[in-house]
Amino acid sequence: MEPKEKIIEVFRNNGFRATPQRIAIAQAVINNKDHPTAEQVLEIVARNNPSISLSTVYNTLHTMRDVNMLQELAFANNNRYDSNTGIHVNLVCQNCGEIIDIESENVEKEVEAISERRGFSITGQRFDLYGICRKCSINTE
Amino acid sequence: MEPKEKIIEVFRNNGFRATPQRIAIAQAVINNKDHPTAEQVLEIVARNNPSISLSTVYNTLHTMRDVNMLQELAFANNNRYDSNTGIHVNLVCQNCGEIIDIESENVEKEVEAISERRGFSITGQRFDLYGICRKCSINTE
DNA sequence: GTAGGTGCAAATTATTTGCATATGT
DNA sequence: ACATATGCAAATAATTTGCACCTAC
Repeated sequence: MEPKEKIIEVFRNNGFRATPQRIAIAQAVINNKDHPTAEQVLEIVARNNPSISLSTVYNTLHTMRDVNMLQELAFANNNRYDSNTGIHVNLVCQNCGEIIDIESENVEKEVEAISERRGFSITGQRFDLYGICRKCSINTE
Repeated sequence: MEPKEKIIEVFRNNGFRATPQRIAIAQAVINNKDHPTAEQVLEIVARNNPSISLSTVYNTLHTMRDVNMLQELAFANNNRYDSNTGIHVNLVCQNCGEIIDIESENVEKEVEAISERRGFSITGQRFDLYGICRKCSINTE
């Protein structure tokens, strides 16, 4: 669980008001490792805050993206939001839909090397592997 | 330039007719390293084939994706199509919009290692680095 | 008190779909 | 010949926008 106080601080430090809606949305995304869609974030938040609107969810997710509190991952049908903003690999299972985050030092090193070699200054990244996860390939056997 | 005959062969080998529209669309994407959108593919193709429709462009791009002739890259506003289906890194410049493909043996090796370690059988991948390319950072100085 | 935020409804836009016509094999 | 593909127009759905009201600071 991400402390509420920390979230409030980040919004304020970036010049944004810490409204109850923003706090609830931020907590929902940060404490959810499932890379939810905007609609799913609304569902989660609506449990305790039924009057919240999808507009506000989008507004807040975009604000959070802009201040690097999360990463927006465009997929064919919708966007998903990932509070892991560091360099990592997403294993996207095409059977069960699950997305697992993997840390990889080797990828980090190589990203750095590419950046230097190409004079490319990095502001963000996205590494996806698509396929079938172990669980699903066992269940399919 | 990709030989027309090769393209015809790939369509036929996969059980699809080699129509003039498909051939034109395939040539347009394969000979264009700019990761074009469907609309841009239509523009290119329409020069010599003005009656072609956007539906056919989408149909063909999806067919090509399904037989692994290209990769569909979802972005926030639209999809882009990349005829490089191997493991590679896209350098996406957020200033000029250019996308440059980078080959990296280290990334390939690490992908293989992750796959084995996690029992994840890979069907596709997408590695993006977002930032400012060398050209743009020089021009901005 | 007031700039900034929220929530509703309407607008936008990329992509998909249905179907009559045309064509590759 | 006939299954398959094309091209048009209409439908879909995620996201964005405009705006009157509200609220964090």
